[in-house]
Amino acid sequence: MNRMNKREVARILEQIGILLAVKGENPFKSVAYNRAARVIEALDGELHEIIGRGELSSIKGIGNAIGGKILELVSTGRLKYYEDLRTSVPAGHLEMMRIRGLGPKKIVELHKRLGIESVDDLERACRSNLLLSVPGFGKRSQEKILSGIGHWRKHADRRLYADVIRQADWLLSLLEGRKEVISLSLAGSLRRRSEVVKDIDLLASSVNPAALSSFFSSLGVDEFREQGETKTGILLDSGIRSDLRIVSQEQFPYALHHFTGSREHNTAMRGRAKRMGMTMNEYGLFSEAGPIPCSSEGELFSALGLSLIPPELRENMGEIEAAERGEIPRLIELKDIRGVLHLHTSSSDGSAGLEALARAAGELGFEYIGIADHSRSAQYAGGLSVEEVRRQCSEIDEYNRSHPDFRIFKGIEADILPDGSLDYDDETLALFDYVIAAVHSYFSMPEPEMTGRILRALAHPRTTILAHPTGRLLLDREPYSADIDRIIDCAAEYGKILELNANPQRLDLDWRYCIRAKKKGVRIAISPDAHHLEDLKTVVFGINIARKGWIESFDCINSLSAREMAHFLYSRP
DNA sequence: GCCGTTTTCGGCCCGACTGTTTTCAGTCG
Repeated sequence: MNRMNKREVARILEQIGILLAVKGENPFKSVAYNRAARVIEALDGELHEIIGRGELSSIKGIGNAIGGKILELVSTGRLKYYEDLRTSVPAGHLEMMRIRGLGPKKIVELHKRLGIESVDDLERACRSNLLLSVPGFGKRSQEKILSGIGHWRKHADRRLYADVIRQADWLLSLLEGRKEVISLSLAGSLRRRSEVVKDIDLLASSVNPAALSSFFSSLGVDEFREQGETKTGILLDSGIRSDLRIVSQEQFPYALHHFTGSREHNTAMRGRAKRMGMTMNEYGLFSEAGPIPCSSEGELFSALGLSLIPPELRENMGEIEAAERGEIPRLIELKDIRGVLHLHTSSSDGSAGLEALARAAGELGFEYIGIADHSRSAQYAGGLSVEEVRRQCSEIDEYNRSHPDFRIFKGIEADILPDGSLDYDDETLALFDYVIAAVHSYFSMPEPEMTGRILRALAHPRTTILAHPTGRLLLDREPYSADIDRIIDCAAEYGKILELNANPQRLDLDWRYCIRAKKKGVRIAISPDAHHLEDLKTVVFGINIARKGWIESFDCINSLSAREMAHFLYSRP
């Protein structure tokens, strides 16, 4: 049976949420569907098993109505309510929602008055000055919508963390030098280290907000400039938006927490404050007796009976409950990393040789590296023949003999063939200290086959690590359809390692799955998947995601010393 | 549509900014 999985169910619930918003329904109803989508996606275990145990309606955020729809989806693969909803809303209205400044109300009004059903309709109407005849719209809003369409066409509204953080650091460096700045911080999803972000949120306290705001405003291009008393928004040349909030020094800790988010985390925190007889907003925490002074985020959490929650964890994924119990993990840090295992050399598709990689890794403070070039069936990437494998192994042995202070481990990134076998025979695989198994072909296999394929490779006695477990490319390619929970379970059963590929476009294993892997006792390997010397530094992006995934140093094999790593690898079958 | 330490009905975070208005609605985060 083609059983619908959590991700598919979540996506439909999310779509329903957007459709309801476009229809102008009760906004809380729309929010309820979005929330339910999040809850389902983050669920531990198989959806059909949870249903089987009759536990669906006991999940917080799933009531009778949504629960019934999930049942219909899982048992029939379809949902009449959703299909009806889709036909009742012009397809173009969903697209129009992504244009800045346009929301459900305006879209409905434009549809009613001018029959606008798509972005193209809207653009034509603006160019013919038709919007001026609609109440509530004027010349200025027509211009803004046109710019918004242009911007939407030119830039995706989401970007990779790695691309945006550079620009954020540049902005911060410019602001830091201003004498009117007292405190300054990154906020928003960048501060939470999200893998994909929309804009750059900055927060400052200042002795002269007006001067600071003007300076910041001058850094953007002319259109899209917004300048109020506490908030200034600009559009950078690169098409990235940045908002600077300016508050007083006393307000800074509250504002920092507020603008760091996430929205879900903030909502839960406000709910908690309310239950404790307090209210909170970006300017303070208040009891009936008056404002509660806090000079740092730590004191703010403390006033709510919580230990400090690192920004990375603020996703309302159990961090508030953990902080209440004093059980916030000591998250992994870059300095915990003693070595990395997934590097390519010029023998396959990398650009550097053994010596250069080892030297660069040593300069970053690593004690060891592991070479894992592509295997023979990866011909597009210069995969190594058995002969080349033997030659490389000798080279590495030779290197290790002459460099007692640094260690290179012998590995391979072995392709998982469509039937789940690895593409060297056991004798060849036995030459390596470890094997990273990877899917690089036949991405579009149906889920049962793909899951079986990966499980078989994972169960292979020679497999040590599963590379980039979902195969996603952020903003580009969807994960291949495979049952990640079964893969995590299988890794737990056989004591296998899941890779957290640190390439900024992969960041795979996703942090949400890191949380689940950790719960099952599965360890992860943060790997730069380096093809060039500079790629070694991408480890920091992997650390970010590991931290978001609640990973501590002992959950990550890269915290092993060279000696411990040798022991770990050699004690395997 | 969901939920319950004031609750089974009536809230659901709440403040800033913009544009079109003459006191506010819509959007955003």
